[in-house]
Amino acid sequence: MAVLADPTRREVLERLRAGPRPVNAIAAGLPVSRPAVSQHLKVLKEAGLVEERSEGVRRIYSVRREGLLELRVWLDSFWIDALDAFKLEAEKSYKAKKGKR
Amino acid sequence: MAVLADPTRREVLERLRAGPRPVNAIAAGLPVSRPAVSQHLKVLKEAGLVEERSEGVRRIYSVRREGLLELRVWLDSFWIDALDAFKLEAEKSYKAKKGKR
DNA sequence: TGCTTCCGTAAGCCATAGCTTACGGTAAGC
DNA sequence: GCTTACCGTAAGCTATGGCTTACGGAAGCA
Repeated sequence: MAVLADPTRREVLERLRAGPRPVNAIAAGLPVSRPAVSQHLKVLKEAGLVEERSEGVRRIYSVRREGLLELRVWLDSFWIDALDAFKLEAEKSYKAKKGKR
Repeated sequence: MAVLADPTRREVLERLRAGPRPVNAIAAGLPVSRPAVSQHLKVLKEAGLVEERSEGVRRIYSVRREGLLELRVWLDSFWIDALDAFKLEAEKSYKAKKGKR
């Protein structure tokens, strides 16, 4: 969750969505230096959102589908709980008002 | 998005899901001080995830349904884009392989 | 064997987030 | 009016995250 908090990191992810890319290509155009991107990639990799493959001297990074899905599931449960709780609460207060009348 | 990054803030939100509560009740049991909770509530309020109502000397906070939904929509679009892009990429590489044969 | 490109990592800097303590303001009860 | 329970805000500290520069290792190419 904290992984998605940083805008630069989200931007890196965005660029990766268009397909696998070497670090160079990802960093090009970004307002931060290449090492910074490397560091972000490391975090993303540890979070399981990205995977790395060597191709000669290059490291090709790509989005990791399973990681995305896991995150999706996590977020969804967070959600459903939240909305359900809200619904319950709403009903409760409704009944309370109703009872008062 | 950054709003959900902090664990304490998520915890505050969790407690609020069970229904509206005064600051005191929210802070009770949390490992941080009451003013810290106040500060988190301020952030949550500015993010539109929570709303505040005065009741005598107490401030009752509750989850704001619309805020939750907005966040939901935002997250969903992030998602759909991500998975779609992944799918496209997968198909592309598949066709590439197929073409090579 | 050099030279060059690509990249990860270490070291250090700096801004910011989150926390605490301290204070002040407001409502309720006496 | 005085006190007491709530709570927000200001000030200050500290840890941490993100960045940069600098370095070094690995692979291709002359």
